Amino acid sequence: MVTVLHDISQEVIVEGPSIVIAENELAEFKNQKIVNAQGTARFNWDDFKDKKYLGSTSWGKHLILQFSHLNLRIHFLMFGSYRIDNPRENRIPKMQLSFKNHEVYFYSCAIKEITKAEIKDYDQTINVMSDEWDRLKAAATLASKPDVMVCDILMDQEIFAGVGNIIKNEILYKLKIHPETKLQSLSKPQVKKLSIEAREYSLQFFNWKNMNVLKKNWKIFRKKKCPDCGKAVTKKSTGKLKRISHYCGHCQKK
DNA sequence: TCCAATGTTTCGCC
DNA sequence: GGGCGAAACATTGG
Repeated sequence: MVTVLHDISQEVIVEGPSIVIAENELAEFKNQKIVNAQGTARFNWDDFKDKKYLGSTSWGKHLILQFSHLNLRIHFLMFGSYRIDNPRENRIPKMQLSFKNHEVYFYSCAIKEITKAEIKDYDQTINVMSDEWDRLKAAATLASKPDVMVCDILMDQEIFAGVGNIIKNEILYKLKIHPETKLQSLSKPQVKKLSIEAREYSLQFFNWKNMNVLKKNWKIFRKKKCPDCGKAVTKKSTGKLKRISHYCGHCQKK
């Protein structure tokens, strides 16, 4: 009997927690043989035939697939998605992996071959989804960047790998910090909270997504009104990165 | 119909 | 070389 797996890709997929979910879903196929591989990404798909899928790891927004003959790094960028046994209509996948009883499809993502050394070089202490996450190291890095705005620092993948724009906005709202606040203006407890929430909120995001209740738990991202004071939410391009911040100008102070 | 946006890389210019 | 902006990629909802 063919098992129909929970198709998690219906919702937001690109931030770190979703990558871990993808990693978990793909664990199902660990050590299985690739019956066939194809796609629009430029690889020699014939080489995949009869090779083994050895398993996955992840780092931030990177999903790493290991095969017996090579390793692939998948980045879903803004609009990437994947499906298991349920292909999107009228879409040609960047990569399709056929196992004995299942098909896995990857859409609109960047796929790159990486070496074993590169996999080993991923620094998991800066990955908010990793058990090796080092919040003290993050806090120390924050202390060394007084002129950087919090909206930019949270998106920095060299400090908070896996945090994306949704998580950024939700954390800043939760901590009642204005996105354009410079780090030097934050109190020590605020810096500490920021480094704690980067992981804690990401884990919460992971759990909500796993339970299919993610979007309804967003409090500020794409919201019209502040849940606390009822005032209109501000939507503004912020920081050097010029990414949109959603925030309450009344509740979140610089 | 148009446009912004969950992200990153690459290229050209100063 | 650094910093910056634009472009490219590609999908979807408002």
